[in-house]
Amino acid sequence: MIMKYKTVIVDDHPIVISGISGLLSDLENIEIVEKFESGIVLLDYIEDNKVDLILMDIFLPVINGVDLCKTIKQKHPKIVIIGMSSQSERSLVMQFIQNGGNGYILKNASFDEFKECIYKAIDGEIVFSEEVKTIISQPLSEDLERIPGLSRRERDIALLLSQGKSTQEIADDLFLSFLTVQTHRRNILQKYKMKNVAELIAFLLKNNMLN
Amino acid sequence: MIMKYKTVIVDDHPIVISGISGLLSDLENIEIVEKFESGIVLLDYIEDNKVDLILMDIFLPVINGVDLCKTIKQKHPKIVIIGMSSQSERSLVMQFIQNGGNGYILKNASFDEFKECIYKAIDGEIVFSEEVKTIISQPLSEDLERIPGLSRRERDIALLLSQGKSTQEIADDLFLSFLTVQTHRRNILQKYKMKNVAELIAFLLKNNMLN
DNA sequence: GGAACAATACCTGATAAAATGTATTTTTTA
DNA sequence: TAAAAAATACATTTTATCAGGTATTGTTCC
Repeated sequence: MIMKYKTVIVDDHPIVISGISGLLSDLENIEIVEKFESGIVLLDYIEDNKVDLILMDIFLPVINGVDLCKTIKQKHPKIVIIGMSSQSERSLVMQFIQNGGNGYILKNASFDEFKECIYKAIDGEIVFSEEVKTIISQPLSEDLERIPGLSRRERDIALLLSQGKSTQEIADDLFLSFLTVQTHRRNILQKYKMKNVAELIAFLLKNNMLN
Repeated sequence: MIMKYKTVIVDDHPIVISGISGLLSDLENIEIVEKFESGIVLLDYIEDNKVDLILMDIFLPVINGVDLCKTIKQKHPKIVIIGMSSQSERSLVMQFIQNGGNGYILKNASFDEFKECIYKAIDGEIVFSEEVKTIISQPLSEDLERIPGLSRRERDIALLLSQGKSTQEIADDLFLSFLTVQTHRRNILQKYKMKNVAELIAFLLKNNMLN
């Protein structure tokens, strides 16, 4: 008896579900056991049934693919999850992988790509379809845009701000005057045209400018 | 004439440089053209010399591997960069890839792993050594720790806070009373025991709880 | 149908941050 | 070595946040 990988497809477009199941039907060791149009139903299903592989759309109603992946991986880390979408955005792919995804395929990928990605993913690889690889490995200049960096002192202060410290606490930590810290704060906010510290921290973290 | 990939190794441990160059010396189409112990020197070098592949330690003095990779990729997106370290941490690997890295290898990887990763990376793949793959694809429960989530309204408000909006602006945006927004703010801060909004935003972003 | 949670709203005092203007010293770099 | 950038510091006014307590009305889930 051949062991088949029990596979589930989740996509809110029936036409896509049918397309993918057609593509996968001639893969020998893949057995499509279910097809869902919503993540919530999937969550119920995997509680009661063995699943080895999930192919899921990233843009789903109610619960999005990233959160869905995260939720599943918490309880079932062994399930291999491959994300799919029509268009791809760098940060989205990374977020998906960061939340436990085992790979990411663009829906315009060829049958061969699908096949190869799925086999490799089952084998423990982290897989990406061709176009996704290009997107990831050749980041557009906008992704790595040159933003004028923080000076060393500004960085120190921004880091402490992100830890919830007040101006006075930062001054004490760094053995500076309250007024000096106040000036640095202002300079940082002005440099990036941020309205307040909350927006600043969000900006810095999203651009990997802290740590 | 065989085209060889001009390769540079960057590591602040001479012993590691020698080890890796030993490993790579019998790869046919890899030519080690330089070895550096610091990222700054590397940056100068690539301005004047053709480089195809860089193997770099992540923990470098002065400038760390992630920033170094980012800086290089901005100007030279075609250069393939593989990160290396002795121990691996999930978030660090992801950060490296997010900043343009083409792969990540743990230094305890076998020669075969090194070889395979390097060839695949040159071929356009995003590569990870075995142990890294395991770390990424089977996230520890702590990585996906279940933090009590934000309610829908709290999420709306947190998102607007991360955009630098004030309580009054949020109230206007969501057609709520100023006082209601104030209550939500307080509830969110209390839920995660955060001192202020700056710390909260940092926390939420680091745990992928916004977006 | 009742408990638990979520969303809404109000009040107030203390504290902190933001906006604005200025200025000196030190360090880096062209 | 001169110019530029960074770090330091002071003073004040206005505005916003934080922390405390309280309460009503929907929702959602056993």
